[in-house]
Amino acid sequence: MTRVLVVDDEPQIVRALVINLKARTYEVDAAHDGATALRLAATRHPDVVVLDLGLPDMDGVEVIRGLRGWTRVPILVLSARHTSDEKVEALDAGADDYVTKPFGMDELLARLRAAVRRAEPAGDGPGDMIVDTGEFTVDLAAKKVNRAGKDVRLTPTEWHLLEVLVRNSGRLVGQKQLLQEVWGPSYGTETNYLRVYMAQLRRKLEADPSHPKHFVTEPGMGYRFEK
Amino acid sequence: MTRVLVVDDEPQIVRALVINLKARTYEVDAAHDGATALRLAATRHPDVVVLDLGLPDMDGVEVIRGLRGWTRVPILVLSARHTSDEKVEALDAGADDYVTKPFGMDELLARLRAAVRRAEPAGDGPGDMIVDTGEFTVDLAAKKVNRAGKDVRLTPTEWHLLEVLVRNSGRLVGQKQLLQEVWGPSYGTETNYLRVYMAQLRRKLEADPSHPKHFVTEPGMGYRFEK
DNA sequence: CGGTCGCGTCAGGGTTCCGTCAAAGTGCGC
DNA sequence: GCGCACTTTGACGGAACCCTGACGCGACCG
Repeated sequence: MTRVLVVDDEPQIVRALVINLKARTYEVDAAHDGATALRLAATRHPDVVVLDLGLPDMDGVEVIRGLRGWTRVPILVLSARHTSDEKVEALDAGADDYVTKPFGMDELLARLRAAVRRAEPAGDGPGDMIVDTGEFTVDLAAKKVNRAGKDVRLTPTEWHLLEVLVRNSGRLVGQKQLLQEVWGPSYGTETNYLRVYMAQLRRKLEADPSHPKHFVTEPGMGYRFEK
Repeated sequence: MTRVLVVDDEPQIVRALVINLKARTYEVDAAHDGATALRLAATRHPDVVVLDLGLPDMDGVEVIRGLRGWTRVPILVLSARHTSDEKVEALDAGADDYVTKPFGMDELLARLRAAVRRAEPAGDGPGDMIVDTGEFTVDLAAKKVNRAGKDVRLTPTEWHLLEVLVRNSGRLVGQKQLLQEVWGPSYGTETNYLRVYMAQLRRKLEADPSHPKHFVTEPGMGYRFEK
């Protein structure tokens, strides 16, 4: 299900959005200020953010920057300001779309659908989403891992970590980036998490967990998934 | 360079767009009807399409569908119609953004940048930033070095040093600059670090480490990386 | 010819980083 | 409110890495 994070300090707007979104079977989180928004974005990992620029605690553009520092989640900006400069600034800071208040709910929902659709993975055939190492297969679309004909059971964190690595298959992923993508932007230094969960992934997927062939450690830099 | 396809039947709008886009070093193709637009999109593979919905030969939404049948290129719709239904229809047909005429050029360009930025890192397959010397290859994006078909393992400092040299490929890099970029601004004189790590790079990458062909020493000045 | 300077090489020691395990803390469903 | 699965912490041994000093060599110069 698609998860939406709504950020606005006007309760009636939040209410209207939440009602309309839930009616269309979106999962909705709501925040009324920038700090809460950033925290929720980190913990809940929404598929799209609807962000009002006029927040009580910080400039909306700062929220955009705070998000763009670690995620590419689509950001749809709401604002009462119509000036061109405001729009340009928000868009160049990393926003994906800009809607001025008052807005039509139909239009907003259509723009939301467009933003979500765009962010969906490119490969529409089922074949593209499956990575095969010979020892095990990872189905990114179905969120399933198969080894020796049997499905491997992964915890949410394990899966999230595996997903980031597989999506960057062959590339080195820095430990800071891994931590921030899996645990959130404030977890840039807890490298012990990585050690623990990497060990679990290897125990579940590698033929010889103490001599990993697919989850390679690059000391001091990060980890790399190799087919 | 980014290539833009502009589709509009009003010559003055096309002219204004073409002038503004070219001034910002975009490459621009223009079409004045839907059929031409589809043909140009197929032959020229634009990075983004700016599409007016009011075309003489066919409905703009049909153009969107025609494009979406085979490409995910960002489509930015221009239209004189303000009704919500029109916007929803275009967006749900596959458009990425919808701007109503008259529009501000700054805003349009910002939305264009946003659309292009979003689509850019889509091609994350085998990286493009690969430098090949014949003896070994350096993949800057994946942080990977390959020699004789096997991956070479580099320590963080080794990699960092290599990266600075490769990014200045063919140019002389002063030892002070190297030291400061790799070890930090306060390390301007510890040239022995350079000697040690340069030796390690050569041992790992050069065919004959004592007679380096790619990591050239310029006595008294610095080092140079040569393809 | 002796001295100096810059560079390449090598190996040891201190330090950081990683894998592993176990236990405590947390949240969720029954 | 209890049990279970998952996550978070802490500690420890071992491996990898970075720094350091010493030595040899060749170039250059007095």
